[in-house]
Amino acid sequence: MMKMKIKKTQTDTDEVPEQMIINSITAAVSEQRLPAGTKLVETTLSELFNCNRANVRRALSTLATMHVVQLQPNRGAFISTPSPKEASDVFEARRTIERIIACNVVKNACAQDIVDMRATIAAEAKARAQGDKPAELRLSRKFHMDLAAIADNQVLENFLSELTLRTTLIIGLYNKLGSSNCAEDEHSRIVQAIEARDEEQLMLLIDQHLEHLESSLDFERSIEPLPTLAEQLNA
Amino acid sequence: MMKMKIKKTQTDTDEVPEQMIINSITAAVSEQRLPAGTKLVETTLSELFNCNRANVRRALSTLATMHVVQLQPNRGAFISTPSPKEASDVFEARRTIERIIACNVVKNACAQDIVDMRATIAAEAKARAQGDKPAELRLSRKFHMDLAAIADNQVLENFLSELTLRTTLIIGLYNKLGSSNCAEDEHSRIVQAIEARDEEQLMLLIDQHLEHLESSLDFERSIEPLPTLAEQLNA
DNA sequence: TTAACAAAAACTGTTAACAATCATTGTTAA
DNA sequence: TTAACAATGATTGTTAACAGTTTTTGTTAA
Repeated sequence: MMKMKIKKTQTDTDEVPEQMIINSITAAVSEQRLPAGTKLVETTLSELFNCNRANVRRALSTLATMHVVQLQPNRGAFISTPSPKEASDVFEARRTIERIIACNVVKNACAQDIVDMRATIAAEAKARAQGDKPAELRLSRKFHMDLAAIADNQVLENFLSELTLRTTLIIGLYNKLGSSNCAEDEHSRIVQAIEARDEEQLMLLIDQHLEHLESSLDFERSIEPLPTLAEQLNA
Repeated sequence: MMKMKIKKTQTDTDEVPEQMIINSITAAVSEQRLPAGTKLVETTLSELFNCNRANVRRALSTLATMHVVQLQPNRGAFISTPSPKEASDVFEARRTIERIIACNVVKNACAQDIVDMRATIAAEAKARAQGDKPAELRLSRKFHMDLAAIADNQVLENFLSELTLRTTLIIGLYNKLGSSNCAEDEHSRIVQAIEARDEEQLMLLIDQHLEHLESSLDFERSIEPLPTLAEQLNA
């Protein structure tokens, strides 16, 4: 019997709603459109994605295991607010994982990969010049995730995906300058080292790059979970 | 009466059902009571844990993001059957993560930690002597996870938790001898190196230990997802 | 005015019924 | 006999209604 498609106008793709919710939220987090502490109301999401709450709850559960959201019993789901200790753990994990990824990239990267990387870096620079912060953040993350893809290890890729999201939350919370980001020349030099197959230099650059990010954090700035209404009206 | 492969954890009764399901299934996987490919029927689990299917579905969703189960649309949830490529990726990730964990253990481990490790190794040896495979597997995993706890990095600990579970599935699928395991003397020598704060030696032992596990795999043994009824009747 | 308390609203958590799909069994025709 | 098809049963996917909790709003009294 012929099936009638009468509902669920899925604009993006033919993906299941659960995955659409996850993708949307992770995308928003990666561009700092969803700051740490934001409450995610189930009915709001279910209306937004034309699905039922069961799907929303499963998506939130999944995001919780990815440490992108925190679930509070009877209170709801909130975008995670990483603690300083958690931030330190995340950076240590990133150092380790990006190092091994970079090693594999040196082995695997072909000429086209180098070209693509430079294109991403250029796009990132353009976004920065235009003051398009979300695009800059997205492209910066893309640079790191593209490396992971070239390294061709799905496990490490998944880990790094989670870690970069958590890093973005950390930077949003603790960065002195509000939301500074990877310096583009650091990305450029990383590509240079990859092209030259200079593994030793590459390890150094990776470490420097992450050290640069981490050292720009200021945990003393008391964790103001979210700007209160009063503060927003004052400004 | 048939023996149940999944049992409720009696100790944590005040936990939410979702977490109980996750804990029970991961425990069962870690002891190879639940082999790869096993179907997990929702109503069975909901009856087993006296909860509704919504909880079961969320638990299965979470386990899927941990790559312990695979969800097939309209077909259900199955214990994951890692491919050879996936196995290789898991081992590479484990090497990297256990190395950095071991580094931190050298820095952090106190005298009591060493005592505890030796106790775990002794218990593991006893289980092996008694032919208690599940206990042996559980204690072997505990050894590695205890190291992660001493390293005091929650992120790496979570990653390793997932990786050890996946490793157990891989070994159950591909190990030549069926379900051989970590050699206890390797664990002993790792503790020796930790006690001596010999980082260089420790890195070597970690690598050897995982190399030993990985090299015992045989991917040629065609993936027989589960023993079919026919095979079972022949035997 | 403020604090304490009560009522209402908003939201999360649970449940059961129903729909859709898949797997198995039974039946029919070449 | 075998393949195609139909019917049945089992399981997953969806939905809405309800219960329990938290948060907000409103009211009263010191």
